[in-house]
Amino acid sequence: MSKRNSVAADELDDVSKTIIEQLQQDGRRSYATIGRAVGLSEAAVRQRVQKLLESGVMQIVAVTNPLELGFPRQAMVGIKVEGPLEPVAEQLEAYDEVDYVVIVAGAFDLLVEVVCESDEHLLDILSHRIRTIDGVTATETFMYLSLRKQTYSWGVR
Amino acid sequence: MSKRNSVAADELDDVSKTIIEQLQQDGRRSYATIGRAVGLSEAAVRQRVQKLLESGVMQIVAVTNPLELGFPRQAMVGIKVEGPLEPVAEQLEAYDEVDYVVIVAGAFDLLVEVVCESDEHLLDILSHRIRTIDGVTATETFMYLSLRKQTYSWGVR
DNA sequence: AGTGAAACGACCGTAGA
DNA sequence: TCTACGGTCGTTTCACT
Repeated sequence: MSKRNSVAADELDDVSKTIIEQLQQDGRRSYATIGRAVGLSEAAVRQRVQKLLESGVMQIVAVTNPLELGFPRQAMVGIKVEGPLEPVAEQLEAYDEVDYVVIVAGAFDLLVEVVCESDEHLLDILSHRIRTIDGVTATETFMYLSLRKQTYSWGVR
Repeated sequence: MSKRNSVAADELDDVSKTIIEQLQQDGRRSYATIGRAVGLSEAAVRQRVQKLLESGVMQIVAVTNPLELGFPRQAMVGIKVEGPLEPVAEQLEAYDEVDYVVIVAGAFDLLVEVVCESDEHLLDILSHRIRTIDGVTATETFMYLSLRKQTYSWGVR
């Protein structure tokens, strides 16, 4: 392999970018259909897609909608920590209700997104699962009122 | 149609949940393969998947990795607003570099995630595109240091 | 990296329990 | 909502460039 780490955006030619765009619209679009759109054979498209998947540039997955699945309460929780951050992050990652964990620089040390069934469920997670973690000194909760935009299409369009 | 709004989680039977799980692992897994796993015909799986897609419970898409695409700077920006929130949200949604916009209750009114190429790029967005929007009174930026967990699999497992 | 061709498997529409 | 089935189309492998 030529590169271990990140692929500069300009290493992707227009053909690969178009392929990604097509799959962002419909992850099951056939290689043959995409091939017609980009002027390449089906096999060529398939090889490019496989590379994009193997290199981690892209993944093709089902994304579910929590609102439609009976998990209507979402919140972002900012967390302040004393001591090392990674052990706290690890414990947060383990919770199913926590779908997003990021270590940040700023007034918080960690941001986590929580998805749950009800206010009681959220309170339980916050109070008994987050605030009891060793090193957590403070939390601040931002209840979601309206999710306005959520894009999975970084950097292409 | 029997229901207009959200589908309770328990309205999805175990078969549909398993189908979703399979597609969360690989969005291109064939209906026939999934059918073998759940003990259903290919056509039955296809019909269920179509329903899940049409009803908005699930989508199958390519998800790209910003780090691998030359967009290594990410930040969450908390925004305080005076006056109505929706017009501000709308303007934020229009920016390509903003991939996530949510109206929240708490110390901020809006949370937006920004994906960009460099610190200069981030500064430009923050200073000239976010802080110039009418009604924005304050922002607070949380630079991403390490994205630790990001799940698209809400509510099933 | 790409093409083309042949065998195979998946997908789609339709009919019917 | 599911199965069954036939026609069509997509995918896979391989030899070649």
